[in-house]
Amino acid sequence: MRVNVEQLDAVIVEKLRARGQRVTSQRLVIHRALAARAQHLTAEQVHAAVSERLPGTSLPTVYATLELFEQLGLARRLSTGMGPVLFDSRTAPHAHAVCRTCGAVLDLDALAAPEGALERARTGGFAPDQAEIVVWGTCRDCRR
Amino acid sequence: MRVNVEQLDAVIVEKLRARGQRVTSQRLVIHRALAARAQHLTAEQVHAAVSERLPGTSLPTVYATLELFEQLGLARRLSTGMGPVLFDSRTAPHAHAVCRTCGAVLDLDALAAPEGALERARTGGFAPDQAEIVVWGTCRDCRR
DNA sequence: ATGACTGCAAACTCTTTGCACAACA
DNA sequence: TGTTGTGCAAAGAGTTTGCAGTCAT
Repeated sequence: MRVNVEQLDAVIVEKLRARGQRVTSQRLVIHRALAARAQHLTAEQVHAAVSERLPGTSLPTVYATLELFEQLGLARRLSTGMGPVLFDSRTAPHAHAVCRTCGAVLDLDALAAPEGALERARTGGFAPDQAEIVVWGTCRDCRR
Repeated sequence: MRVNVEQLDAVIVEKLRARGQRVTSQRLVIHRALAARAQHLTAEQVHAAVSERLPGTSLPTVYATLELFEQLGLARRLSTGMGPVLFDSRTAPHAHAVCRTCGAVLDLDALAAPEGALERARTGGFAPDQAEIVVWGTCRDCRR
């Protein structure tokens, strides 16, 4: 089921307006690029994808925009500690499996948030907004 | 219940011998420093602590040794994406809560591994060796 | 018109690498 | 004695910052 560009743009335009922030072509194109490609893109990969549609877009702008998207709830950041940070446009709950050998990231779909951990954090006076599960190990290809 | 230095050293000496690796004063001191302090130390912090006991120890050696410890199961790495990687000497299962504002890391003790995620990963041909839960949010101090 | 956003270049932080010397086994 | 491990210096990757100019509102 493909979401068309108009629907996609409407989502971000609304969120930007709600915060009094400007709708720029860079923001729209970065949002589309993130939604259109496979998950777990590096900032460099987003930049490359965006440059096809909007040449001249700078890497610092990509970084700033991805950070903004994180605040708007349009992207999630995944820092594996193996190379660059990955940006994930999927908002549906899911966990990640990360290969220690090649760094590949595998989605583990539809996994509920770890309620126990959220509960425990609240007890400590912490206000959680998100929980993240990362499974470390070796992927099928690297095991062979 | 304090573990004394002899017991601590015995653990690492055995692990190093088992892999045919050398027992050096740097490795012993770094191990002790990690065990003695609060959890979640940066490589810089480990370096500072180690330098008190063994002046002249270099930062590259600290990095190399911490990586070795991770392989030996003596330390865990926690990459929050907010500043430097943190090293955790605790081997007992626990999750982490990370404050988006100040980067503080709070331990959430005795939380079981997310079995669902491990199971799901295995189904995809992935061989998990560890699961990590990170709760993101705002800590008590930063909320006020 | 005015302030937010962008591009450019440069700086910065954290981590790794290359190489000669030291020291464990 | 033969490597493995260490220290030093330097490089490298990834990300952020400062500033002048542009563009959405």
